[in-house]
Amino acid sequence: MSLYDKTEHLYTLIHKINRKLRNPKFDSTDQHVLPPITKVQWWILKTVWERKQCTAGYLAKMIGVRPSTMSQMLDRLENADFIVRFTDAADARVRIICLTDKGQNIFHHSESKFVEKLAGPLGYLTPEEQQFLILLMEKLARHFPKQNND
Amino acid sequence: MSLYDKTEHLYTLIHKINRKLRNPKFDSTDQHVLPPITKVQWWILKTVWERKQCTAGYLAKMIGVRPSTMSQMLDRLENADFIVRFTDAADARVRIICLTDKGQNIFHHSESKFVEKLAGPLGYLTPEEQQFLILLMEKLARHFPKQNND
DNA sequence: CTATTTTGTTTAGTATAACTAACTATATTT
DNA sequence: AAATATAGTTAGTTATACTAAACAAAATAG
Repeated sequence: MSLYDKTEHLYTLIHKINRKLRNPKFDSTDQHVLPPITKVQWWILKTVWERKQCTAGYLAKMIGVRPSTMSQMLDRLENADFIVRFTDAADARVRIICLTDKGQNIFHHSESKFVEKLAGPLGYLTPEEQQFLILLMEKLARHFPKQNND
Repeated sequence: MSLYDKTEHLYTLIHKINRKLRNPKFDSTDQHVLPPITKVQWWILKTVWERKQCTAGYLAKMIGVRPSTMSQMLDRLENADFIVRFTDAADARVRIICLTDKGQNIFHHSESKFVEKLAGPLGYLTPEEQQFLILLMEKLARHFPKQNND
């Protein structure tokens, strides 16, 4: 199998696995009582949660979208009462994003919901295989041209 | 590191790598002359190409979307002259999808464009690591609850 | 053999995610 | 003080998803 074929095969595998991990919002087999958030929304909440607070621009860089996209994503999250925005005292251009109580709540509840989808299949690998898979994926991720400083 | 933490970490890695492989259409660093198609569109063309022809319903199952979603995706691809739809002679409800010459062309040209994004980073792994990564990803993919028969 | 149900696809309406381009407001530099 | 750069927002567009409702054709049931 040529390198190109290998690459294509792996590309296919990543694509397929990722689709299996997709938004529960768009997943009819998943009927939950919790207000549904999408994977990217969860990602934003996670990013804010990890730093307690951060700017809109930082979020855009971390998530890998344009500031305009982030602005509208934040509109939706603010509308849903998951985050609050306020102006930085030091620089009035900058908007500081924080989680509300509701936002923290939904984040923690959704987290398991998202990660669980992967937990089952991963359980079929031996601990050694799991460890090695993570190692290889880390190595792979490291070598992508980085646009966001992570 | 607990199993949950491992799972979450892997989830993060898959998420990030997948975002790096995203639609060139939404990627400002990628300026191409070729008419841009999205990853999912490429996936649809690929699926049709592999069987020469198939039904709309089959495509929906393979891609993992509702028939209504597929119908609209096919509208766009048909509008762009990448596919043609015609009615099955044996069962007038069924729509057969085929690639046009233009569709085959764009598929082949886009394929490398998509796969290339992965080729670079994958090149940093040794051939053994590449092989093992594919093996582990295959094993992982196998154990997802299958909704589409692939 | 008509009447009902199931199947395959489409249409309509909605929401999210992503983009570019143009704009506003504040900071920084010249 | 004027010009430029930075941080975010707004407006407009496209693609991807969904549900619900419709439609036509095929399959089944009484």
